[in-house]
Amino acid sequence: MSNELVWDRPEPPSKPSPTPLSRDLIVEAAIRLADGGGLDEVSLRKVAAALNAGPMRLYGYIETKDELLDLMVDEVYGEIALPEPGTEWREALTRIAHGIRAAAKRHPWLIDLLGGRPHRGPNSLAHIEATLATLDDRPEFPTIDDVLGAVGTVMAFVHGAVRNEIAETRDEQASGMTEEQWQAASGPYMQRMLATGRFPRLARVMYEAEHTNAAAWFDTGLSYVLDGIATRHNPAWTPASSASAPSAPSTAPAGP
Amino acid sequence: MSNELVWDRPEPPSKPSPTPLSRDLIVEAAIRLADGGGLDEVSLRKVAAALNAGPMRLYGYIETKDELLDLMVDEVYGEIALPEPGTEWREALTRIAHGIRAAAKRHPWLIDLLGGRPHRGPNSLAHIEATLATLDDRPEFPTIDDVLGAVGTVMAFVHGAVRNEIAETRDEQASGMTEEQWQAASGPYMQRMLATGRFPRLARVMYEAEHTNAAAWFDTGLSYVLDGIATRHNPAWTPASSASAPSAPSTAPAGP
DNA sequence: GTATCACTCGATACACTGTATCGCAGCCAG
DNA sequence: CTGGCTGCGATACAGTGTATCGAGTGATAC
Repeated sequence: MSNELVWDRPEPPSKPSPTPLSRDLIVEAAIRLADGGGLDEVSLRKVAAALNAGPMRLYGYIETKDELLDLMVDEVYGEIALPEPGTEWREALTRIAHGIRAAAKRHPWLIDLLGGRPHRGPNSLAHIEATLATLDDRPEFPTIDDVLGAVGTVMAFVHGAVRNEIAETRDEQASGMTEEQWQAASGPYMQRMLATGRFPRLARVMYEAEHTNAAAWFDTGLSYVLDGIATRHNPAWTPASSASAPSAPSTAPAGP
Repeated sequence: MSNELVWDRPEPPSKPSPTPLSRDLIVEAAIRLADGGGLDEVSLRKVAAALNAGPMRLYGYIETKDELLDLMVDEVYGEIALPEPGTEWREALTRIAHGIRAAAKRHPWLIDLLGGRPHRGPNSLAHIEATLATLDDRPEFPTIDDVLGAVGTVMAFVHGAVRNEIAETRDEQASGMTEEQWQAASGPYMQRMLATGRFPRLARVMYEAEHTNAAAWFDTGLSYVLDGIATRHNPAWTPASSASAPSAPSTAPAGP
């Protein structure tokens, strides 16, 4: 059964036959390639070539290409700083979320790998553990299922939002330099569709929306999620007690 | 400049040379293949073979494999029922979220394509339009940016959550029939890691957590997100006024 | 110092991918 | 019936991940 993970198998000793080799070197080279030209640039042949080795030599350190990708993900998880234990939970989760977003901006291929399969590498486990720790042992989250539900929701949002953001970035620079608005881009098709009048809100989005910067958008969404969790688990909480928020309607009650 | 989309180009007339062909037939065949064996099963050769055609014939209807994938996504968007206009916004967004989740369960490959690139097909546009419509023109969401922020957050959560769920499903049936808990699965590695004591919360998750069914988990997360939006945009709202929720701590104030 | 062994490297091969090229066939206009 | 055109699809090409296995190298045993 191929249930065995990479981290189960010891790494073969680094014999400098023509050139030294190790999992770290392989993963490092693969990440460098992916950072430069996307995941397509990560082929066993290219990774091996970058290390002055034949393609088949990698199979001593890796059993499958997917394992290499798992190792890459775990490596990047290791780059993400984790909050000090004891940090207030909203603050802690916000930092983790920003850490993931920043990592995905440094390594745009990351997000394609993130949700795709469970990650069980040591750094991934440490990351999950630290994320769970932000809520565990707080009275507002008595059971591990409460913790899991809240953390899982935050992570689902973070993954979805970052994926969306990266995809848009890619699309922009693929369709030629941000094009001010993507109205003109994507050809006459969009113009024609909007002209049918069947998509009035979409038209408003494209002509009226402020296209505020992505970081602010991310923070707003994250606030929504954290607010929702806080509301459920600490009903005394009110939105006024938190910082960033979009404009509230005129019926807002302001202070307490 | 290759900005042209599939939907810009008219479809060539369906000449029944050896066998009739059309974009719909191609997309249908591709979806059937993907439903059966995952996205790996969708190769131009296999799709063409399923239609008794040579591989190159598809290029009359499609310019690139990515275009085929775009068409597949748009087709599935067309399957998703949209809420009646005028539905209360939480209800409407909940239905849309469930619609996406259900579609992704019917077509497990969908989620791999969803966040990856912007979707501009007619069904996709209609879907986005309807989603925006759930919040547009409500006094709680005065600007289109408010609408966009809220809708985007819900969608980010839905995509992330569904992707996670599908990934876990895949992993389970790949590692051999759900294995009761995945403790024993994934080899001795996990056992060893947990035995180090460095991951106490993870251990609790694996031994104590209820592993409640995925649908309930999804609803809980969705409630968090919707609650957060409601709290921000309608400060008079309290969690007691909504339905499903996880166990609140003992300090819960119950009714109004 | 020599002979043996075990091992590991990587050349070669295979089945497959998406796609460019282009000869041949069929159909339609004259 | 002939000429031109169109579009199908066989063939080809550059890649991919990976199995196989001969050769060469290092270490070990005497």
